[in-house]
Amino acid sequence: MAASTDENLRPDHIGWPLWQAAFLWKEAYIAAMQKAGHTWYGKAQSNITAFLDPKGTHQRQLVERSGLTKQAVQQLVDDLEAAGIVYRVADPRDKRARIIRYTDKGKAALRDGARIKRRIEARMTESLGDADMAQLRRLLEQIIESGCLKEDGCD
Amino acid sequence: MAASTDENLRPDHIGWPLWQAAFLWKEAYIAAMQKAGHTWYGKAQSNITAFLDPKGTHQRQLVERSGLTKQAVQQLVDDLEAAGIVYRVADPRDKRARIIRYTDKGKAALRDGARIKRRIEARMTESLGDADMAQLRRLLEQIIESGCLKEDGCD
DNA sequence: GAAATCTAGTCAAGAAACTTGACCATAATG
DNA sequence: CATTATGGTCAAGTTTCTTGACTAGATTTC
Repeated sequence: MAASTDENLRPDHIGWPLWQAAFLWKEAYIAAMQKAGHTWYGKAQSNITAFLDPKGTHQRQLVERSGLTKQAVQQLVDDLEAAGIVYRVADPRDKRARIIRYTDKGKAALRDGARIKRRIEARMTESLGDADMAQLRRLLEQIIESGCLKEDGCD
Repeated sequence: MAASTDENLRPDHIGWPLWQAAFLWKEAYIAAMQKAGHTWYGKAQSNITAFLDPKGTHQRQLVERSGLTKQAVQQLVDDLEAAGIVYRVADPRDKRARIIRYTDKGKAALRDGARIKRRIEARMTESLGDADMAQLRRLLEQIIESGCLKEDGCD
């Protein structure tokens, strides 16, 4: 999905700007990551790395957090491992499990990612101002936490 | 991607709640559409139907608006046609082109979709209040139109 | 404490949602 | 009217994710 700037066709429900803004954010972030040399990073990867705990993560946790199947998660982690971003070590507490950890290359990407996110956020703040930015965050969090988008209150 | 309600791991940049809210919105909408009997409607379909003009649309326009390739658009429209949602008629003005129109079934889905979106938005408004809802919309639109997420202001 | 069950992860195959490339008919242009 | 651009199609391949079958180790139960 992309920016359809044209149109008198633009829908009037709030889902549209919401989606549009989120989409642009993600696009900007991925583009900046690529530009920063992290060419392995794409849409699919962002769905996994977002849930990687710097202290180490089980695949199981990634499954819970991402909502993907364990097989999908495994493949994505395999790819990250092949790209040299993470590695897996045996979990001493559970011989079935393995712990996923960032490599040095992965840690560097993580730092770059944080920097890029701050920069994008700074551009947003420049446009909206501090007060509106804080308000936006507050409103979004309220929507998420209120569960008003989760009720299956359908006919 | 799903809701990872857990976590002290939650990132502090605004991209996260933005994405989360947009994701939940879309998920709620698609789930409600399915529940309303429009079982053909899914994530991929939403990327096309969002850009279908009720007055008729060229595939070319869908390509522009969606950002997908013309081949991807064609396949999605093929699917919609097979599902009986749209049909294609020759464009009298341009013998190369065809115009995509909603079938009656498609129009019914469109009406249902509008109703569902209003209902979801109503739930949000119930949670946020009229004033905050209006402001949220204003803020999102400002972000989108300011282009602050489009500048490739990268190193 | 052995049997049944559950859990973490893996392997293989396939479906869904795209992409790139080659192509044709028509339209627009110089 | 020859060239080039446009709207659409056909075919094949890639990426991303899914379902199904399985193994080794943990947990529960009796």
